[in-house]
Amino acid sequence: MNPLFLPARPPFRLRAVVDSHGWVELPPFAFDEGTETLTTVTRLPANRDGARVVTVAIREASREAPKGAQVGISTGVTVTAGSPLDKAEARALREQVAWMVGLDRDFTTFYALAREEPHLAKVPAQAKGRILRAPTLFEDVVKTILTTNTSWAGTIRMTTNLVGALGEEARNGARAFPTPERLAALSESEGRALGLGYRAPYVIGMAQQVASGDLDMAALRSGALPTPELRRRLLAIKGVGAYAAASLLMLLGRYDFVPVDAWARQRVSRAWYDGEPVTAAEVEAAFERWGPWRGLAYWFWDWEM
DNA sequence: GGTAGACCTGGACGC
DNA sequence: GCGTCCAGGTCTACC
Repeated sequence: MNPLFLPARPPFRLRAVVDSHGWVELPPFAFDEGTETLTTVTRLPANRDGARVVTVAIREASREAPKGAQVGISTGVTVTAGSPLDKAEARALREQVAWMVGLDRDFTTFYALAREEPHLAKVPAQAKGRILRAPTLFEDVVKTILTTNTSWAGTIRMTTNLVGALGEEARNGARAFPTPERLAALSESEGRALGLGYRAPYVIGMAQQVASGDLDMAALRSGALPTPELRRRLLAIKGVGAYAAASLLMLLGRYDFVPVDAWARQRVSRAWYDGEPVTAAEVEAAFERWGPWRGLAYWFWDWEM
């Protein structure tokens, strides 16, 4: 297919999205440092030939902006799929990529505040703020559960096992993240055999809820729910506690909570509590003044200053 | 509402 | 090489 160009709300840097957290290290995501190309494998909606799984390559690009635009050059991404797409597939892919890299995200208010804080002053110029998301919220929820109570190496191992064993293959042999239906069909012992440990029933149970329609991912993603209700629904998912819910809220563009994990406690302890152990409430309190931007202020805080 | 213990795995460490 | 301990969030039972 010819590359699609998708403009982003400025400022935009693909590299800032890729570096926003560790998601890019989890398959099916990959990033080629040489060509600065982000790739993943995704499933498109079914057409008359069925649902296709394609590899997608995403690169930063600039184009002349349309006449009448406020800026002469429009920055965004080009998107290339590994197979020719029909119109509906191309439209779906555009929507998926726009979601993944947050093309329409607006950080104007946050940037204005960040410029006044030395630990965040570089954030606007670096176009930080967007956080890389998977094509589906389902994939992000599973991956988030797999970050809990384990090392990062453990998260990579579990995700790699799931994709390798259960992911649908694209034409080039690359595998997508497993569908809710595929994970829902797994037995607990099969999940444990893939290294998920005690998380296996959480992941499988959540997949069964999504596959049956009991858990509506589209509703969570829609932006229609107020943050407290969204958080309540995330916490109702078994395996999702305070940390995981805050992480998922960040991915959903709600920054009211800090994802407090051991790393966060350590940083806050060193920065403001003289190395003494701190509670989750104390970590939250450290960023209280950032109001609805607490999560982003914590996420992009320069701890080395 | 707060707290203790269990959950599972890999890595570090001592022998 | 083997055994032990510990770290990492969440759930459940209990007070």
